[in-house]
Amino acid sequence: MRKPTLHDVAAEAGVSYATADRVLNKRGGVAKKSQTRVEAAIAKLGYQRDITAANLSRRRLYRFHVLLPNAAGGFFASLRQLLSEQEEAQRKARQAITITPVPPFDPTALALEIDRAVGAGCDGLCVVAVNHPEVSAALGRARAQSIPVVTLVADSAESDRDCYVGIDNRTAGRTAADLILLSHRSHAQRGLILPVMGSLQARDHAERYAGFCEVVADQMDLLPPLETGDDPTRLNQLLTAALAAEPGITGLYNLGAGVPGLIAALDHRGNDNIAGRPVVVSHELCDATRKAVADGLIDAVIDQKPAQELSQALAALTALSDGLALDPTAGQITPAVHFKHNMPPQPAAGPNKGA
Amino acid sequence: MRKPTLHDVAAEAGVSYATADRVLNKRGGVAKKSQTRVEAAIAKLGYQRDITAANLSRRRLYRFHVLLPNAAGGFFASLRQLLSEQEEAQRKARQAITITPVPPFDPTALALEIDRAVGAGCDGLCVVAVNHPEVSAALGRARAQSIPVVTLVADSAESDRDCYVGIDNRTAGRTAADLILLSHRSHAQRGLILPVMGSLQARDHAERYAGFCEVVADQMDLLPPLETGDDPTRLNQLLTAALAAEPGITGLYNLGAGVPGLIAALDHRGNDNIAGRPVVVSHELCDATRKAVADGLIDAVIDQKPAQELSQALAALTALSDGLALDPTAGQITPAVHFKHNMPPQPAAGPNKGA
DNA sequence: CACTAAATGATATACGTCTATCATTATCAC
DNA sequence: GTGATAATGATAGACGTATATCATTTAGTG
Repeated sequence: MRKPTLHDVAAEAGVSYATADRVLNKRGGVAKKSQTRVEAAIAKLGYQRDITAANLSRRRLYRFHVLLPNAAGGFFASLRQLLSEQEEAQRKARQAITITPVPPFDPTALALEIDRAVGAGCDGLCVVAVNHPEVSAALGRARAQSIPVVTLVADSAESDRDCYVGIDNRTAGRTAADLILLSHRSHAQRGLILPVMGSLQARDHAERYAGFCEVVADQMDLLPPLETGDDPTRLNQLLTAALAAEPGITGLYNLGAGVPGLIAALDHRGNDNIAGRPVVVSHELCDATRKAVADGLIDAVIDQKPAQELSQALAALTALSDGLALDPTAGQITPAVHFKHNMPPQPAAGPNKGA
Repeated sequence: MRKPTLHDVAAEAGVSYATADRVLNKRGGVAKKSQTRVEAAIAKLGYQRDITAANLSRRRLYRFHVLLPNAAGGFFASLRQLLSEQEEAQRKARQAITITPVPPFDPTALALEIDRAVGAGCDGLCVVAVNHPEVSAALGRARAQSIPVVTLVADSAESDRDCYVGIDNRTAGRTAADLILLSHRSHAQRGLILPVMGSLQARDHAERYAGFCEVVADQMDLLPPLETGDDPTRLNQLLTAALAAEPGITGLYNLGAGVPGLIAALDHRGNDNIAGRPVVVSHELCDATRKAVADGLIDAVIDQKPAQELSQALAALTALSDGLALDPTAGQITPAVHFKHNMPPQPAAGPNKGA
């Protein structure tokens, strides 16, 4: 028995195709009685509209807007790069992606661009969230027009979006903690750990930090975190000072960006005995972290796999536009953990500097 | 300017739609000259067949056969479970999946089922490979009929299949090695490591083992591997004996199945000081490994994310059936690394015992 | 040139849905 | 019962492709 069509549904309900269609597409002007009969027929036959046929008929084009921080270089530059590489695949999937650069950490600018995208006509929004009432309000306006919203990398309040695609940052922080615990397994004395972060204001940093502390707190001594504003120079200065002030540091968790500054500070110390230097765990796989791992300056890198995030975000938007229910695992990304000897080959495409 | 259609191609080439269609679908009976003109038009316009329209017209149904080892319980049981859970999604994607249980490690049986699937009519094969000439031959027969072949979890020779979906086992072994190195970072004495495996015959085990040794070899002492045949009882016996014979063991890499036996052997020793017991790294996230990690008997688990593997395998088969070029990262799965504090929530579905 | 075979064109139908139009029927108030 | 309104049915054309049929043109052979 083949899949039931809308014609089958109409027949089963004892109404005409036109009426079945009116019900299915909520065009109104249908008597309660007919409505119920059609719905019953749909349920009975397990009818599911053939979306490809519908898309063909409608000449559907998914117009998605992706708003990405326009930071030069670093993680988001590579995201933009990846996104433009996927263009071909998108065309095939009837997707027209508009990439809009947005100043980072600027709620007003982000809200403005969201409104602009909505105004320009758009079937889905993908946004790196900044937690702020203005942004929430703008996302609310988009969703009020039933435009699906997906947050990428950094989440917003659950009520602001349909789906978050990215890693669970709290768990990522806990992973970092586990790695550091593992490295301290046979330590004689209690570990002394220094967290290095961009800003406690940034939600992803705050969550990583929280997850990290949860695990480490009662087993090791934690120094207050360095807040670097993700600026390599600042990071270098602060870290150099901290390492000098606290020669007993046994572990370092860099949960933000500015890796080059981290490396400068670590490198600067020279290579005394490796066993003596602190274990270093950092985030994001990029040229800087790859090299640092190869050189033995960083021990482990937690990567959120941006390419996978992007394709999942677009898939989620498509599903949402089609009115499908997302399965609960839709946006979950399990981060990868990389060490010196399991580095994946450098992707062919353009390099992605910094972090 | 909208996407060009085959009508546009025909017009551009100055031939009728019928001729353009004859070229596109290789129906033959076309003069060389027309052929070239159509091909030129396709290239010039960048024409790409709308697969959804084609599928609609053809009433296409992707009939995929998935041959899975029928081992009771363990990894493959959970794979079968996952696959049947995905049924709904498959129907939507016009996929009809036939799951065929196959005796594990039995080349003749596997080859037979491959031939049977091909005979029954099939648009794609997904196979957990067993390296053997009989299997290669059967896969060759399938591919000779241009049936796409995807190997899952365990690869075959590159020439036997179109795509391998799974983790890179050599790299997974290297990851395990890195984890053990990390845990030995501040060890005073040189580590003494015991690998535990199912069989050196199994290609995935052999590869993990090889990758592991590559990294560990010159930094630690390696005991000869325990070959357990993936039998928990045997594993328990062998491991108990080995631990008794070599009290100096500092690390353990379990790269095969039979986790319950591993746990029995470790548990049996009682909890002397944790810092003193060997670090344990194992594969596959399942009830047994979850519990062992929670109890502190296993330190790290490398998981190959079977759910993701399955959906990628089916996606690859679909793409291959459509005659699309696979992008090189199509089948690559980055394994997840789990510790005590970053365990993902237990999935809702039925439990998955053993490993 | 005639005759055959090969190549091409023209056209129709189908896939399952969407959208629109127009005619018909049922329903209600008065 | 009349007229207005709401609900329904019937139907046609479109989306881009696949497939088949049949008529027509072109090329090749002797």
